Amino acid sequence: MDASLILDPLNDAQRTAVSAQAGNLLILAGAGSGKTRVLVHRVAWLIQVERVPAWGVLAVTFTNKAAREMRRRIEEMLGIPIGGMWVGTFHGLAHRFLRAHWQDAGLSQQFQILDADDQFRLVKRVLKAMELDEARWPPRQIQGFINKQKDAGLRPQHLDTGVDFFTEKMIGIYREYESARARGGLLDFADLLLCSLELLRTRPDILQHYQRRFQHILIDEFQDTNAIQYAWLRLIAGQEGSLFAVGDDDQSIYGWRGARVENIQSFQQDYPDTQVVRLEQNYRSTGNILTAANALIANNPSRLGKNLWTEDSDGEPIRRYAAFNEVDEARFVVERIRHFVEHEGYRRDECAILYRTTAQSRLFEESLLQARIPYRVYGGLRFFERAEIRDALAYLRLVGNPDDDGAFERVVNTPTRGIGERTLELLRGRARQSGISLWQAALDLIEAGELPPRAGGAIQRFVALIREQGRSSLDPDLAGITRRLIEAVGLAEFYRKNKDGKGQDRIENLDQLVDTAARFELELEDEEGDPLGTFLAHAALEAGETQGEDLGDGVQLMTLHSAKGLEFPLVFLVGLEEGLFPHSLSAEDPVRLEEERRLCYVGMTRAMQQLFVTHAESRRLYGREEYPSPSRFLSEFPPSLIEEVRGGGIARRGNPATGVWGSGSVGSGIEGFRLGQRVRHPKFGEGVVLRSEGEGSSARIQVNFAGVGAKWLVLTYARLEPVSEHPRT
DNA sequence: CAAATCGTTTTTTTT
DNA sequence: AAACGATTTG
Repeated sequence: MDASLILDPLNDAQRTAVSAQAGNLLILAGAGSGKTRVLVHRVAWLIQVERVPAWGVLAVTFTNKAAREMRRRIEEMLGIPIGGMWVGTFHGLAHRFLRAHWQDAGLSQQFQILDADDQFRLVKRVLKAMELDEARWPPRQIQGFINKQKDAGLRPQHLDTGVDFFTEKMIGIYREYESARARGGLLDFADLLLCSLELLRTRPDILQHYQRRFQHILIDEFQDTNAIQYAWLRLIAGQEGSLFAVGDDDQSIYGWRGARVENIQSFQQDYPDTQVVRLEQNYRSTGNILTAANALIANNPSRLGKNLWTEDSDGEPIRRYAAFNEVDEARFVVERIRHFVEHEGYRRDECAILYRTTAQSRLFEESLLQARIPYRVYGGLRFFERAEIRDALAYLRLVGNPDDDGAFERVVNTPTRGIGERTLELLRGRARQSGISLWQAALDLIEAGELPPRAGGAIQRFVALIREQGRSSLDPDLAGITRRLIEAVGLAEFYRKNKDGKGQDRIENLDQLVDTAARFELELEDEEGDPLGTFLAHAALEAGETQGEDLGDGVQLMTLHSAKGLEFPLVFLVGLEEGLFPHSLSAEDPVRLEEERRLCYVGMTRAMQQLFVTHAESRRLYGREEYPSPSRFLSEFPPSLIEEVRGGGIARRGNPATGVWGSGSVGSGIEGFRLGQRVRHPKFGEGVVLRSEGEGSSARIQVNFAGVGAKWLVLTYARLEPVSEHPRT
């Protein structure tokens, strides 16, 4: 076929990678160096030039978004549907694999997936059953422990119990969790991968089939793979298959959930014949942005080393704004965005606000709302994670599999139908002692007449209700089932009456669930298997977009993590403060600190034309007023590339202490100090004016001094001098 | 048994 | 500050 069409748009390094002969390749691809493009072109090359059949290609990504994007671009390039090619996320593909081999893997045919929240609840139930105190055995921590083991490929029986009492107990809980999970016919996220791996390990025949089939395996974001994922890849590749791994150690930001950057080094050791290609030319950002990002990341000792460069001009300096508090920060950002949109011809969706933690989005949303600028928030609560949706899904799960205890507990009494804690305790007791599900326990107890009449009646009605729905669940009309279920079970009624102001929203979401089911049905048409189960798996694996795309042109708000892989002409990187970014939970540990720095690097390299970085001198955090110092990352940028911005419209700043919009200068007749202004005190050194109160001789101002913290000073006594601006270290 | 209140805890990122 | 859980009240 036409090789030139595939190779011409590429630079030398990209071309080398795309047209390499079969064999193992490691592409170290810097931010904005055309990583996805290389992957897509490689696939096209394999198919059109090397004549590899589509079903011989396996392409794995990490997120659903990336998978969709890759599939779309491959299809666009090839001009035909993707056919038998496997393109998807690790979890998605593993799920597909297990559905096909459920028998071999010893799973129930309608096994369901436990998402993070389900898993958390299950851990809690296990703890309760074991009569352990949650204060002493925090469920979050247990969940973390379990996932860590699983991500490393370790089942309870692989663990050494003899270490200490604590570990022994943890392993005990892990064991209980596993049996409860298996009893319910459930797999958690890690199980999807682990079970696939175990199946491939124990069944050479199956392994061989896949090894023969997938001669070419491409991996995106290789630095994010964990131990099992890497093992899985190696296994499928076997001796014959070619691995094409694309990654960037500087963008490894998922260490906390088991990702192992070391896999990049391991790869080179495990496959000594590996050809390494570096993509260092950046097509995204200006010179200044790249220089700053390079300088920042150079502070990480453990990296493979790489320097991005561009043919682009230096561009604008990086602009840094020191807000005096978080409200001012939001105001500044929104003001700038408005300016760019109104006067410089930017579209709103070309502007992105990136932050470290989800909670930070709220202030920006409020500011945008006030300014009547449309926006779109990514992350946060996703569609399938909403309470009402989870309720409805739990019903669906229960209908498909009454032994699903998690679903049972969630909905037996939602909406309330007179089944309270006491009754549930009876059920749990029976379930525990007979080793059966809550559903079975309910049936037993009814049969034995061992329930108090009132509770017994309620349980009986509940059982009948679920059975009733179960009867209709065989037909493939997903949307119909869902709609009927929501009505029959009383959820619709429940939320309609529910008067917390969100009832209407919830009803709308439930309606939307029906729509989603209908659309899913259409996509499903050609596939076999039970539609309900597939739908539920879909809900767990793809929690769905946070907001519909229908909002069109809006400012984009997201966490740094979800910004990976995206780019924006205008980027506002906000909240660059010690404690927030780097986050206080990571600041102590050098390894995690490096990851925070990479996160910052990721954020910076999202910017194409202009980058703004902001921090606040004071911030309300966890209900307290904090006075964080500027992030150490700020001082790692080359000072010559930074331009300090004095907030436009200082005169209109609100005084957060009084809520009054004032002139912003303090004390009448006294040399005015602006909020946010830098001042020097003979004893405390340099600081920043945070707020003021009072007038004349009683006027006080609060100043945040580096090292000393925030102090209230009486203006007439404190010998404060204004300091001319210069960037702090 | 359900609803309301009170006190407590928890604050990162997500397939 | 908000969300959660335990406790008390109806």
